[in-house]
Amino acid sequence: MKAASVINLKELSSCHKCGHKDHNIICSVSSDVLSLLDAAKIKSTYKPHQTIFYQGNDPLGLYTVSEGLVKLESVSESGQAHTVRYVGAGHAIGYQSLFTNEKYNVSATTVENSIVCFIPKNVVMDIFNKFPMASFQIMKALSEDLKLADSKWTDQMDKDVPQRVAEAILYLQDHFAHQNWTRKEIAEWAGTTPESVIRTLAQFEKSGFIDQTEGRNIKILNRSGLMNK
Amino acid sequence: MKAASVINLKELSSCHKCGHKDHNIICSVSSDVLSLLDAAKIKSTYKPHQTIFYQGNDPLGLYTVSEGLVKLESVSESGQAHTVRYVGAGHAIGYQSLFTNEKYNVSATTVENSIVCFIPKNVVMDIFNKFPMASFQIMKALSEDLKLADSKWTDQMDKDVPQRVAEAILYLQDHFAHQNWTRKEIAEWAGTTPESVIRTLAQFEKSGFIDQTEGRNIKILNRSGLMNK
DNA sequence: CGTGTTATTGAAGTGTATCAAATTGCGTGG
DNA sequence: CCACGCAATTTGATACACTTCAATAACACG
Repeated sequence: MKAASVINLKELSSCHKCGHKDHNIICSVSSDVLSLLDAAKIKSTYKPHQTIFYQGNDPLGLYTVSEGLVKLESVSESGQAHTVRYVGAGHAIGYQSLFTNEKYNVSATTVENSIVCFIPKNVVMDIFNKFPMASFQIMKALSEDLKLADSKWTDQMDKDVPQRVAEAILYLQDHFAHQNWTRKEIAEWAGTTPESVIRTLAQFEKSGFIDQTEGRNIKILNRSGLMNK
Repeated sequence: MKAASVINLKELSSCHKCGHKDHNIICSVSSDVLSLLDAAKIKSTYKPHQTIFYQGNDPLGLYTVSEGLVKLESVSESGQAHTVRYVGAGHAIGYQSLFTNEKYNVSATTVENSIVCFIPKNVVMDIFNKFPMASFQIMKALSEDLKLADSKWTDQMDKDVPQRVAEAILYLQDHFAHQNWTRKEIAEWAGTTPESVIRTLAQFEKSGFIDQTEGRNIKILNRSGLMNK
């Protein structure tokens, strides 16, 4: 009876039952992968604002976000925190440092309640060797991250704070609509200060682009207005 | 006689004779790869400031820099040019867009006389399928690029112009010493204007960190002084 | 030797960070 | 469910680093 329930639990948390098995970057490669993962993965639950790994840690494997939302952030010597990327359910984190033999250059913390699976490095490498498609998936993810990073940097240079804040709220709402983003979080994503975000949002509201009467929630009224400045 | 000389030329330009065959990201995977590449590659020579591919073009394959120096730059709507990366001999370009089915988000132009090999997409994919090591190499390169891009963005935010210019001249000299960088090139790398670069360099000279009496060449006198501001 | 590019210097304007203080809102525990 | 306390938000004033524009000087190149 006891053994049966244990088996049952294992069944329930099996990768074969996971809602993301057909979409996740590595799980979707082949059903044969799932069995390998099942034997090796470690599933953990996190509350909001808990840290999965720290900037400077040695990478031990790959993480996939099963539920929730994870923020990758870099903290500079001056203590300034910058949000590098947000990673939602079905996507992976920590793959960047797997291949460079360097320490993580970002920290990963949860934004909301999250479930994260850990896959040890040797298992990941084994999968790459057996399934070339897995490599393509990772290369695609890395390429997309790189594109985002490059464009974020060039945008930074050309665009002023209002433009960056406009893009930030559009991006954050489009990708993670359910979140009620704080002004600080928007600032760390847009590369500015909370005060500047607030002043900018007030300006947007005056222009009729947004509405922020209900709590901290931002309702977008005029997308093209925002995009054009 | 005629045929012999053709064969000879082919021999000379063979990947098996290339000085980078043991170091290049893809050529070094296996000697078997070299034969595949030899049959497919297209070798081109470029003068300074010629363009290899343009931002917005469709990616057709992979390029490796055999000799010279290539700049990846992104030009924004406002016409501002930003240098995303410099790529020296032995390294590859254009791999980022191979996996995303998107157009190039940067342009690649030569800085000096350069020789560049082009490898068609289907050949690259074939190599990835046959040699898993090739994928690891690309993943490593993508990871390193991503790390550089991420850190460049966060640095941008925290550091002021003097710090960025200091890092720029150190980086550019360390990696591509033979180049006599123009103030504009330094500015596009550091994310500022030529005027600000000039004023900053004058300040550095006054502080005894550098010497710029001989032409446009910058001689670094005090590395740690530069790094600490 | 001229012509276009790069470098330099100056003056002026401004966007944005910073600091400080007041207010609101929210979560937590009583 | 209310009250408390802390965090998030808001507003204002100030300062300044940096860009921008303009004009000149030095240089490289054909």
